[in-house]
Amino acid sequence: MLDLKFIRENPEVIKKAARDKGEKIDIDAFLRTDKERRKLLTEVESLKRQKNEVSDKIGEMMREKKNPKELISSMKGVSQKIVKIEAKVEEIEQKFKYFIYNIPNIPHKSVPVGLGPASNKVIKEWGKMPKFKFEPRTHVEIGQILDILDFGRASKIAGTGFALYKGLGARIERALLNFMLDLHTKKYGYTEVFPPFLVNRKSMTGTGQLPKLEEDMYRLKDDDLFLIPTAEVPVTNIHANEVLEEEQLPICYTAYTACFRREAGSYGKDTKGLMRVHQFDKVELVKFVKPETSYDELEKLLNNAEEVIRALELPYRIVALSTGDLSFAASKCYDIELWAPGIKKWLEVSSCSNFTDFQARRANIKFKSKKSKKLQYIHTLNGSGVALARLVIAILEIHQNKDGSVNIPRPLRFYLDGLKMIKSA
RNA sequence: GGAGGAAUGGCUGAGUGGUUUAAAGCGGCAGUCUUGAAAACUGUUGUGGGCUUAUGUCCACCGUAGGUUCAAAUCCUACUUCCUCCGCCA
Repeated sequence: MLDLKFIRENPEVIKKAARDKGEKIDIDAFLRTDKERRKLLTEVESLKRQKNEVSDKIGEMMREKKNPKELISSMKGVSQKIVKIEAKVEEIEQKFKYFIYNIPNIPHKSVPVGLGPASNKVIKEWGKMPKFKFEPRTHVEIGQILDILDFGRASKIAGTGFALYKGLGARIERALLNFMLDLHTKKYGYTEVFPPFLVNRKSMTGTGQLPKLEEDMYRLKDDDLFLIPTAEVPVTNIHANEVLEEEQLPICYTAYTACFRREAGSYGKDTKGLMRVHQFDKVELVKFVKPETSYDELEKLLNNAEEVIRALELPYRIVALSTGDLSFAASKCYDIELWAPGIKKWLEVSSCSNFTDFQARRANIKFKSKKSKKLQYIHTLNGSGVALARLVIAILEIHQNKDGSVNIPRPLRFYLDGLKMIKSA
């Protein structure tokens, strides 16, 4: 959600932002709705004022033992009028809300303008691309050889798009989670949280997944709860409807959660293996910061996520997303992509975004500024640090050997009783 | 799942249909006094929105959403959360 006054005063900026993001939203229609809404509000409020004044008078007369009969009957009409106009207000308010919740955040000026992925910019590459003296296997093949991934049985249990990790496969998953959480908490000072995996509609709206993306979410209809698509949702909403102290900021959380995505509309895409699954594990980083620091904090956040990958010795690149690829709520976003030599693809394992005050306004998260002594919306950021399923793909495919065995990256050995390599039994 | 109780401003807490314009206290902020501080005293006090160049002014907000009424913090209904107990349960 954007500042209402800002939209009124800068409609051209909003129009350009929406156009650059490829969002279809009729700003002129919104402005007309806004005008109409204000007109009705003025009308209904002056009637309410009248109502309040006359009600006081009636009270006064009753205290003086006078009969306020005439005033009472005259008020009936006014009250009916108020009800009528309020119905109109309610109607226009719905329209107004639809607009205000569907106007996207404005891209930062440093974001490359363009609609397609072609406009994205690779801004950094790290690590050597591996050269194999054999045809590298895919993680699906490796998983089968080592008996650590079982997709067939997973689909028996739950359907396609699910994975069953087995033996060292399951242990590596657990080792990675611990490694990442330890890194972020011990080295970078994030506070670990473990949130609910189910959230209500309000939380989903607060971070911007709703109302736009409802069909992408798993929903429990009896309770109107949603399985979280990312820890961003519960963790950002930790401070919903709160006023934070300036000294508390920045607040930095890291959380492991499973993530659930229906991936509706992407059937037939990346259906094999761990590339696109309905349930995956992720360690998330979330920050609540002072507005003037948010772009610096984004760089730090990105670096924290990169550190995970560097430690695991995986070649990666960083992509600055163009306006068209930016998510609805983001003003700026970097993706971290890993090279998977088996399936020969770049894998997005992290998106680090600055949402400026867009989510804070929806979720109502403020802080009291010491300087101005006023309440101000904080800025929120989040990034994966990092997403597991695809990270496992990269580890298996990059660190594989000719015989199908896989070398365990150093930082994980501590969590695996010193194990250096996974071999087939 | 069942029975009962509760929800009021930053906090404590009064208010059970019309002098409430939400009392009072604490806290916060500003000032007086003081070498400085404390104490004391004085003043001030929330959020969102509309109108207004401004100063201001009006509307809404007493857990949430509806309802009754000329009028609701107050009465009614549903829901949410918390507390006490019962049942079930890893």
